[in-house]
Amino acid sequence: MSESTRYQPQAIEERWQQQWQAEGADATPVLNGSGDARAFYALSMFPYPSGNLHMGHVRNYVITDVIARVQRMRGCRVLHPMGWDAFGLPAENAAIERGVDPGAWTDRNIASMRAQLQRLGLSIDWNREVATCHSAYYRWTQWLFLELLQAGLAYQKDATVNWDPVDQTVLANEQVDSEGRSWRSGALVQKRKLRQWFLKITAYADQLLDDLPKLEGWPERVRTMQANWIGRSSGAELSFPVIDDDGRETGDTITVFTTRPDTLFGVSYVVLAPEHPLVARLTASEQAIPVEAFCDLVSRQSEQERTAEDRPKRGVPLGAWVRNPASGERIPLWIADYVLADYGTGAVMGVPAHDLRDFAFARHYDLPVRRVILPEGSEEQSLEGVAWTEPGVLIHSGRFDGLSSSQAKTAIAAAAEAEGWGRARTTYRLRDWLISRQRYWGCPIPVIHCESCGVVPVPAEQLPVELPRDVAFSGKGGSPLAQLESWWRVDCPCCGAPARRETDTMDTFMCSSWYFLRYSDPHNTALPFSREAVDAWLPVDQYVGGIEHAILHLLYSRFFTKVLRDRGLLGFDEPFARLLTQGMVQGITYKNPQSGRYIAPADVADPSDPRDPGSGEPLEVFYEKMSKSKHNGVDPAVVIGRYGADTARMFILFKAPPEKDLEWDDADVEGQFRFLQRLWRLVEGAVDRGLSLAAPHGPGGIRADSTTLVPDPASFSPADRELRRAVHTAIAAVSDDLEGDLQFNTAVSELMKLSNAMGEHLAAACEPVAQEALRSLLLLLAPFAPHLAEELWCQLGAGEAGSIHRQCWPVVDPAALVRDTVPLVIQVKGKVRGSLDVPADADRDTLEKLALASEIAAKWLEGKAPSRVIVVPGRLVNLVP
RNA sequence: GCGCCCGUAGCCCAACCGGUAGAGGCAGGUCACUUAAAAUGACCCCAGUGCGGGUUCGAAUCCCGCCGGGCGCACCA
Repeated sequence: MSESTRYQPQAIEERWQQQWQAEGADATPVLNGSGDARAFYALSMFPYPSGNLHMGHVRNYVITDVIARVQRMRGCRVLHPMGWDAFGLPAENAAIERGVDPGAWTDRNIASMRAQLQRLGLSIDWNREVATCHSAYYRWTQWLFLELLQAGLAYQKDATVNWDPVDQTVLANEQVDSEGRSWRSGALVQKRKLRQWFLKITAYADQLLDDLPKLEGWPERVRTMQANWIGRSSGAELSFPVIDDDGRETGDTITVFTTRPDTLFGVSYVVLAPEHPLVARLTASEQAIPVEAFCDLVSRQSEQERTAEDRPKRGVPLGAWVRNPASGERIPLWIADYVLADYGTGAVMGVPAHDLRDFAFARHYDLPVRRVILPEGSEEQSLEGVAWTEPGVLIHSGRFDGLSSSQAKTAIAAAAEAEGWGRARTTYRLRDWLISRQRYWGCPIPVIHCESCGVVPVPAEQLPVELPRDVAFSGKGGSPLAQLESWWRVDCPCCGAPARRETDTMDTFMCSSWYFLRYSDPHNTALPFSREAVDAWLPVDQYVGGIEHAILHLLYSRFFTKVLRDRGLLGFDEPFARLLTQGMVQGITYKNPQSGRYIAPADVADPSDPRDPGSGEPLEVFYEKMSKSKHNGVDPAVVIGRYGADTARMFILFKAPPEKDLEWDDADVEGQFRFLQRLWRLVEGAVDRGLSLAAPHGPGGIRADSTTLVPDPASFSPADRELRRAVHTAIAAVSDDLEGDLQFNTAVSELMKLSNAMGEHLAAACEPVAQEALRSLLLLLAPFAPHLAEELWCQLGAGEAGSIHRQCWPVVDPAALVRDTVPLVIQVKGKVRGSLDVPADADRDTLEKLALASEIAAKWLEGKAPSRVIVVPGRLVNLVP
C-alpha cells in the first residue's frame, strides 16, 4: 500500500476543519417562520472555562454534535451553540494566588478551550458564543434580576445561612449536600446569620412540582430527585393555646404542623424546637436551669450530630401546658432535639401511638400512649407495644369517631378552620434560593442602598453595573468589592444623597439559568432576547449534560422560565423538552490497599499482575471518575493527537450507552481506530476499482445527490440482494437508534456490521448497488466521524454534490429488506428442536402445515397429533403434544 | 428506614410487544501473508442471563422473595 493512501487522521481533520470554518458550514440557518423546515435546538450544558478540556466534556459535546448533525441531515434548521459559564471562584483564586486579572485569566482559558473543542470537529455555531462574565451578557443577567425584583420575587432578609469557610462565601441549600458539605469546595459548611438576597423560588414550588409529569423526555430519576427536593407535604397547622396552672389561657399559642391531623386526639405532649422563639417565655422558673442547659447542649452540636439517624431522642419539659383544641385535654409542653426550627412551624404534636419517633420519645420519658386510629378490622388490644403509622378508623376521637383517616384529615382541618384553631396547610422542603455571594468574580447585584430611599434598583439604562478593574486581591477581609470604596460610593438614583452600592455578587447559577435563552438572540442590545427568537427556537429539543445538575441548574432554569413566562418575556412553560444525562467517563485506577496511594497506570509494569512499583505489593484495580489525584485521567488532546478526533468520537459513542458510565480502555480505542482504517481501505479499494459517486457514467448508475436506484431489481444477483439487504437493514437500524432512546453504541455497531457485509459482497455487486452501499455507509457515518466521512465522500468524487453534511439522511427501501425465505424455528413443548426454511410470506395455516409435515415434527411427536399449536409468523411454530 | 436503577461470555456491551440467548468490539487462540515481526485477512474458543420460587406452550424480558452494586431522600412532624 502506498503512503498516500494510508488513513492519516490529523491531516484530513485539520484540512476539513479549516474548510468548514471558511465556508461557515456550521452557521445557524435563519428561521423565516414560513414553516418549511422544522427548527431543532440541540444544546450541551456549557462548561466552566477551566482551560482544560476533559473526557467528560468530550462525551457531552460529541453526543450533542451527533444529534445536531443527524437533525440537519433530516432537513431541520438546527441551532447548536456553545458558551462559557465564566464567572466563578477559580478565576478569583488565581488572582489571589498568582496576581493575574480574573477577566484576562478567564478569556485566555476560553480561547484555549475553544480551540480544543474545535479540534473535535463539533458543528457549533461560534457566532452565537456567549460568556457570562462579559458585560454584554451580564448586563442582561442584571436586567433579569431587576425583573425579579419588580415582580416581588427578589428580596433581602436576615437568615441563618450556609457559610463555606474555604470559598469564603455563602451558599444556597441546593449547593450543600446531605452531609453538609459544599458542592464546590467539599468543606463542611457553617451556619451564619447574615442579611442576604433571596429569590422566591418557593412561590413556584407547586408549578415546579406539578409540571414534572409533563417532562416525558426527562429521565425518571431526575424528575424524582426534583420532586424529592421540592418535598411537598400536605397537612394542617393546628393551634394549641397555652394555659396556666388553673387552666386559663395565657394568650400565647403554639402552632404545630402535622401531616396527620386525624391523630389529634392522640396527642400526649407538644414539642418545640430548642430554638423556638417562645421557649424562653414559656419555661417555668423551676425548669429554667435544665431547659437552658439543654438548649445550650443542642446549640453546640453540629447539624450532623443532631440529625444523625439512630441517636436517641432527648428532651426536657418546660413546665408549661397547652390545651388540645379538639378534646380540651391539658397537655405538657416539651422541647426536644429532634424537632427542627426551620421546618414547618418548629413545633410538633407528639402522638406516640401513631408515630415511630414520638413512640420512642414517649417510652423514654414515660409519656402516655393514646390509640386513636384502629387498623381496619382489627382489635385495639392487638396493638400493644407498637406504633401504628398507617391509616385506619378513628376511635376515642369524640365527634370524629368512626371516620377513616382520610375523611378525618379533611374533617378535622375543616373544624379547625371553622372554629379558629387551625387550617389545612401545605409545606415544602424547598427553600428560597439564596443568591448573594461575598466574592468579586460574579455578576454584581444591581441595587443601591440609600439611607432614606432604602433599596433602589439601578435604573435599566445605567446597566450594566460593571465589575471594577484593577482590584487588589488579598484573599482577606471579605469581598474585594466591599473594600473598594471608590466603586461602592455612589449617589442615590432617587434622591441624589450619598449611597452605597450592593457589594455582593450573584450566585453563578443565576447566570446559567437563562443562557439557553440568550443563544436564540445572542447579539440583541435592546433586550436579553426577543420574544420572537426565543419562541421560535425554544424549548430546547434536546439537552445533554451531567446528572450532577439534576436539581441545581435544572431546577433554577425551570424556575426562571416560569417567571419569565409570567412576565410575558417568553411563551412556554418548560425550557428543556428532552434531557439526556450522560454517564461519567471513568479511568482505570490502581490503588495500593495497604498505603491507600494511587499509582499512575504508566508506573504499573504488568497490567495483568499490577503491583506497587515501590513495594511490590499487589494493587487494587477498578474504574473511577477521572481525576488528577487518582492519576487515572486521559487527556483528550493526547488521544486526538494519536488517533484523531473521529476515533475519539467513535470510541466514546460506542463503548457504552450514553447514560451509563463509560470505562476508558486504550485497547478499545485502538480497536476503534482499526475500524476507521478498515473503512478507509474499503473505500480506497472501491476507488481503485473505478467506483465513483460522481455523475453517472452510464445508464443505471446513481448520482451522489440522488436517492433512487435505477436498475431493474430483477437483474440483481444474490450478492446484490445480500448487499442491499445489509445496506437497508443498517439504514433502518441506525435511524432507529437515533430516534427516541438515543443509542449511539448500537448505531456504531450497525456501521461495523454494514462495513463487514460490504467487505464480503461489494466486489461482487453490480455498480449501482455498490454505489448505493458506499453512499449509504458514508451518510450514516457522517454524524459520527464527520471528517472521515467527508474525506471519503470526496475521494469517491461526490464532492460536486456538496459537503456530505448537507446531504439528506438515507431512506430505507422496504423492498430491499424482503427475503424469499426465512428460517422458521420448530419448537416441541417449548423446546427448540430444529428449523425449516419457509416462504417469507407464508400465512399461519401454511406455517402450521409445514411444521407438522416436517421431519422434526415426525421425530418428536412420534406420530401423535399435537393438542395445541402456537404459530408466531416469521418466527416459530410451537407444537404441544 | 423509604424510593429508584442495574446484575447476560475473561471484559465492554446487544437481544422489537415474552418467541432460536449474541449483533458489534476488546482480550485470547489457530491459520494465511512475511526471511522475521508488525500490520492485515480468514477462522475459532467462551455464557444459558446474580440466586430461589411463580405465571406461561415458551421468561434475560412479567410477578414474588433474597443476594450484590449504584443513586436519590432521610429525626421533614
